[in-house]
Amino acid sequence: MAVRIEDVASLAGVSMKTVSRVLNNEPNVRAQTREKVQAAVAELNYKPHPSARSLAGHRSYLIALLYDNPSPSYLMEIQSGVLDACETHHYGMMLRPLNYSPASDAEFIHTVESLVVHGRPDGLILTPPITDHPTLGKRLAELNVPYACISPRDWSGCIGANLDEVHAASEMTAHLIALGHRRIAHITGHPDHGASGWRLQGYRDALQRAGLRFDPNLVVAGEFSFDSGISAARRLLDLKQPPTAIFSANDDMAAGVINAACERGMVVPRDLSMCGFDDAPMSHQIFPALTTVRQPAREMGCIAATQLLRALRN
Amino acid sequence: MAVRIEDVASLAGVSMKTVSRVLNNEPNVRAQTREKVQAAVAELNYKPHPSARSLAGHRSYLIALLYDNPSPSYLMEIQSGVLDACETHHYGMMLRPLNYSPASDAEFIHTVESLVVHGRPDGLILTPPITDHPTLGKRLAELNVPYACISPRDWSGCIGANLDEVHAASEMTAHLIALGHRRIAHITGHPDHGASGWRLQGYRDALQRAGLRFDPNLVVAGEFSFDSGISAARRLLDLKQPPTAIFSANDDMAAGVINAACERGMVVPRDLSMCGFDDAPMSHQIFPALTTVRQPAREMGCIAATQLLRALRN
DNA sequence: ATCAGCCATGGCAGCGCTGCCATGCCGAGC
DNA sequence: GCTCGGCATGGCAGCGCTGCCATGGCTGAT
Repeated sequence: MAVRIEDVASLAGVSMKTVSRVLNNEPNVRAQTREKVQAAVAELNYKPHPSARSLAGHRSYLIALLYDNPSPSYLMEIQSGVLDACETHHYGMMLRPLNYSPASDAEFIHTVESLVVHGRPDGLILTPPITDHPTLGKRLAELNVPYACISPRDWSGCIGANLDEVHAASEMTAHLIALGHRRIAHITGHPDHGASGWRLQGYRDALQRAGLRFDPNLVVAGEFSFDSGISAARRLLDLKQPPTAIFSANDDMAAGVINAACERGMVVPRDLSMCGFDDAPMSHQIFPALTTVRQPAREMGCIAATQLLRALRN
Repeated sequence: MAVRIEDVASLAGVSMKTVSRVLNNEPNVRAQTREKVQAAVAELNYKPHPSARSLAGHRSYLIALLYDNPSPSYLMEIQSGVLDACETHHYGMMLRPLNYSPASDAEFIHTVESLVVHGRPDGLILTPPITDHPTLGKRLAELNVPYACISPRDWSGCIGANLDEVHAASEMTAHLIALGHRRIAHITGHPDHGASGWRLQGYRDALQRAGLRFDPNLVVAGEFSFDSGISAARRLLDLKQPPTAIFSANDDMAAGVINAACERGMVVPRDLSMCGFDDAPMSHQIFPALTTVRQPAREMGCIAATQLLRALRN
């Protein structure tokens, strides 16, 4: 049942060490020998024992995905992408839900350090909003743990993946302008997320490009949650001159707005045009379906993991 | 940086082996010695090296979560629960997305076998609909791999967690009856899921208990997807005598029904009462919010994992 | 007093692999 | 012809732990 490297070696007529070299893509193996070994590996359906590899090789062949994000659909997408990349590189993925609040910052950092020391991942993948933690990146660099970021606020000097959110948000706003709207409101995201700033910036860019005046009264603060969308909507709809369209920084809040509007008997999109950001599954399930910006989360997870794994090979 | 069992042993003044015994909760250690060791472990903040433990101990300290379920919110909940249980038992969790279709059954079984042989998890957790696979359980028993099931169709002779779905569905239907409805329709779930049968059964039970006639025309087949909810709704609303309430076997389909109803200008719940099953986050975000049955997925994940881990200790 | 039997503990091989170093071969340069 | 360097390969220790067996002390029955 359990095939070991020794079995492969004797079948291929080489030493264990040569098999190991082939498996790890090391140089200095004759092409012919390499093929012989690969044939033996295939014949025996051999895969190296992860623990033995890890123990002898001084690495875990594991990367950890750190998250603190309330959106299950976003996380599952990221996860699938990371898992895909891991599969092709024969790595494993460990999951690490985290709770960050500025109040317990020291504890947060300690949790991550303990993960690094005890779980021994070879690298980390940070997802928003953890990417935007003020000091985590520095600490990880000190600990000498490679990491990749997905959509960090500041991606200078850090590998990973990100979407041009400013551009995407500006396109979405331009879409509303093209529909003829002139009073377009924006509900911002949680202030700790880098994405909130970008999406606001995209909104402002589009207004400016269209020659529309930026009206601070039409921008209200949300927190990315459904409930914060509801309160933001109430404030906007109570204005003396309410907006005819609202661009919400994510879909959850957009759903909140639609709820609030429906409660007042308004009909979307006749009385109010609405759009969101994220392409959450829910955005297609509410009525009317939301116009939204697709975040290619799965692809981003895959790209970030691939970059991290490449960096690990250094 | 790296604390080893040897360091703990010398600090506690005992042998490595005794430390190992304490860490693994083995018997035959004096209480006093145990405490000394535990103090040393705490002082050095020692955690055993997973790979070394696994290599020497002939097990991976890993359980695998197998899934093939389109609902990210359900999966994330299960995952969190399993992760919680793993944490307290110092186990790791590996994730295994799968694709099952009856057409590629042999391939499916082969994928699982390969996971078991190469990933070497100590046990598996099966989630619906994989739990309801006709032969997987038998094969796993042959391979001697312990597994736990979450909401399996048939839980005789299998550990895990499940909800009394028949009862829950009957309560939900009874709720609609209590509101005065007499023509209550049901949209069933995907036929391959055990849950579909139970929820239908609960619906029938409640009708019978209330002395209402079961009308086959009011039961239409869905597949748990949003789109299947839309088509089912169209069929029901086109009936000569359409229902005044619909109990959908899950929330996604219920959202589809609400969409279809809104498109026809119907107002929910004035013109149609609607309820679902799952307590998906989306169910609170659509308008009007759905009445739905909460599935304690996280708790079930935790219970199933705990049971599996207990069985692993045998 | 003697000894079986149990308990607490220690010693050590070895899990399956890789890192490091040794070896042997071949061709180029003198 | 001899040396030297580089390539292909092998040998072996050892990663950090646990399984197995040995050991020695203590208890209670004889």
